[in-house]
Amino acid sequence: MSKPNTALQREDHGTLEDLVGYNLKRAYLIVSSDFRLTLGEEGLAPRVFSALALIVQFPLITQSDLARKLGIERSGLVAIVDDLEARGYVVRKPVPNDRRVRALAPTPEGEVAHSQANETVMAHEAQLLSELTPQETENLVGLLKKIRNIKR
Amino acid sequence: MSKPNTALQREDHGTLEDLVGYNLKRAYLIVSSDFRLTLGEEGLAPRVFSALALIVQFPLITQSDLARKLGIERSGLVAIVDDLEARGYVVRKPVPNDRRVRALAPTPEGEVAHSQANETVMAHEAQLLSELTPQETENLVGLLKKIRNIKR
DNA sequence: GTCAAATTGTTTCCTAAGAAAACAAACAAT
DNA sequence: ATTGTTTGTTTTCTTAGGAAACAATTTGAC
Repeated sequence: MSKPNTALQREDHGTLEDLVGYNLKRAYLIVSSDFRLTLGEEGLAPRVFSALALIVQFPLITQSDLARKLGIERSGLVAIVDDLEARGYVVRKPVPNDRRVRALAPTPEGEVAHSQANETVMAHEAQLLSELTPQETENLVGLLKKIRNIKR
Repeated sequence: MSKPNTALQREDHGTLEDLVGYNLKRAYLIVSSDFRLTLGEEGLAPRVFSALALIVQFPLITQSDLARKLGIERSGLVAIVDDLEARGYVVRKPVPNDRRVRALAPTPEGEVAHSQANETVMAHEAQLLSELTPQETENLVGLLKKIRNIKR
């Protein structure tokens, strides 16, 4: 059981400290700020990184499909794809049968940039979370995915 | 154990899907949007609720101390306390020995509002997370606290 | 085949949340 | 008494996302 914190230990039932939402937010802020430090000022923003990762994983994905997969609005995706296109990491390709749709494909530079960023991010996250055992991290991700899969 | 998702199962090592940061963000968005629905349009915003909870728990806490405890900047706390004061839930009291400091105290209405909001929030969160067993929820909170306690 | 309805990418505007920098008032220390 | 620090505050900036509207296009009903 390691060494728990010595301070706010008593009076911990029904308080802020055991609200999942509160702890999620605090933990998210820590991890995301570390992410930004990792990729630096000019580096990919978290959501841009996520989009690139999915475009590499699912080449020729549609903007609508990507927005759905990211859980954001189509309108919000525009700026993200603009960013990636400006960096030369992604191109919007016309689709033969449907002239409304733009298929997103990574450029070679995009693939390289992604795999480099991915390495960096994974390594830094592992190091940030080195207080957690691999089992704990895996467990955590599993629980978070369970929350993500809640149907509301 | 249990029924995992059937879709994106293969190719899941080193991808976006097992990044803690990504899952944290997605899960946080779900829980915090549920929070807002729970307390409604006119209800306390998440951060305002958190502040009120701590003021009730630590009456006469200083604004600086509260900001520290919340993990935000002093400047950001001003609007939160303004909000609580406008609702009549909190008062800024002068402190005898130090005229810079404002001690935050809940009003009787503030105490009532807090305990009502707290009940509501706890109940809705429990219901939202009903897919998780109590052990899983407890486990999750423990892991999130571990992240919160990382010294960087 | 035509016309209404839906879809796609996009623009514009709005909100929430927090950070950073500066400032006056007050305090502490030497 | 001057210097430096702390407290609350204001102002400005950044990040992230949602909602509504729109033109271009496609689909579906009939």
